[in-house]
Amino acid sequence: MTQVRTVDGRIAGRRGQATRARLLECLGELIASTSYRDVTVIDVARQAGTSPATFYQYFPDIQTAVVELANEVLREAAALKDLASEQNWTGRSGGAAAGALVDGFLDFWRQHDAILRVVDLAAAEGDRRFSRIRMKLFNSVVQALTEAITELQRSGKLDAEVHPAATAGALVTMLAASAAHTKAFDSWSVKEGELRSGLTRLVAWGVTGRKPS
Amino acid sequence: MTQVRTVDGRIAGRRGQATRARLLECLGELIASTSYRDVTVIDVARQAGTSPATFYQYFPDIQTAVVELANEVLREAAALKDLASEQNWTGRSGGAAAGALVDGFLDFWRQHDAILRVVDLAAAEGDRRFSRIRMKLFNSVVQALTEAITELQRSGKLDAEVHPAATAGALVTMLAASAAHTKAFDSWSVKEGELRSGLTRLVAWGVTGRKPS
DNA sequence: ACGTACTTGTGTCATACCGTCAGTTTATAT
DNA sequence: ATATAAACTGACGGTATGACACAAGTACGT
Repeated sequence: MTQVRTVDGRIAGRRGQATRARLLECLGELIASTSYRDVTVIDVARQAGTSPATFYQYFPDIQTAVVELANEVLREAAALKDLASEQNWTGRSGGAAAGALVDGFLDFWRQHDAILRVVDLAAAEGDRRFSRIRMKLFNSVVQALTEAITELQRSGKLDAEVHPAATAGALVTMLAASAAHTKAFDSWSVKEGELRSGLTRLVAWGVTGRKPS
Repeated sequence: MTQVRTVDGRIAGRRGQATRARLLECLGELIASTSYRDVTVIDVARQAGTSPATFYQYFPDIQTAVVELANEVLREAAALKDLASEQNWTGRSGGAAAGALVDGFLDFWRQHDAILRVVDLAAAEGDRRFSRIRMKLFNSVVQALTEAITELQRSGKLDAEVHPAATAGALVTMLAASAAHTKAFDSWSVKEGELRSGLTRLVAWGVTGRKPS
């Protein structure tokens, strides 16, 4: 962890770090409760009980502060990796592994939906910083799934023509987008549990190429 | 089609409709070329060679104008329906149907990515108008796939425990999100063609429960 | 305890955008 | 040609933005 600095290069002390953290926290709350488009520096400062100038002491603009928030989320996402790597995807335990991955993803997304939404948008708009974060966010899981698929191919249990990374990426993308739009599933009268088991089935088959038991 | 009206309730004539259309067109260009957050009424007006006041004559705010744009996209999306309904999903033609659906989806998304991005965000943030549009956008395809799955179940070719709408919704969500984030696949070194065939395989199996030929 | 050096927070200002109005220009009907 | 309605514009008050100088607070050595 590099040292926390103010915009003009000074090293922030204990109090400064507390203010900075409070600003980030309030920014997170605002993003969650209002439209991303409407979040302004003044709002954040007010919410944190301070002034705009104080905000600009720690962040050059809102975007940068959001990047910071996203990086925090990224750090927490490390836990997702364990759900995908070192798992046994064949047989009965394969279904369990897929189920755990799906649950983990949905829960993680629900927990951080506001920030992840913004990351998604900014990444799609081409902002490099956010693309990087989104990529890293998925990377561990995608890589774990890719390896699992490659391994199954090596042992002859799966067609060689399946492209491991494409399949893994598509599955992870599906999980993320489904988590972000659970409301849409509501409108199709799909209940939470049905969505989870549907996703689980698709993930299990996508990885193994075989009907899950 | 109801008559085009100004904000203060008057019916717009030929010239007015042209200006309105030009404003919408410029809004579309701006959303495509700059960050959604930064698109302002003044920018749109300037781009269209008119004044902000003129914009407010036809739209109460930017959101409403974006809704209008999204509705245009929705109208064009009718073509997607044909790619999913009345298809034969079994056997060799099933793979072709899935491939056509994937291609259609990716192309459609690429063509309208900027607006669809905004629709996605606003829908995720809970804006009813955009949720509705997004839902309708997917609805025809989701329903077609749901029916296909249900039909396969009725004829005993697919496990009864598969939830048709959940599966169809997840697949369509996967297609949309994959299309919106093709750059992410770049970073995983997945080429366009590999993505298409990977998605095709997942869609074909998701619908039929059988390995595509 | 006190003064000094440094960090943190505030008040203020120029600028830019928003949304509205009164009023001018352009089209249409008689 | 004239009346009437539609379309557009310039300008304005109000407000958020972002930058800066300076005041208030804090830690630390003596």
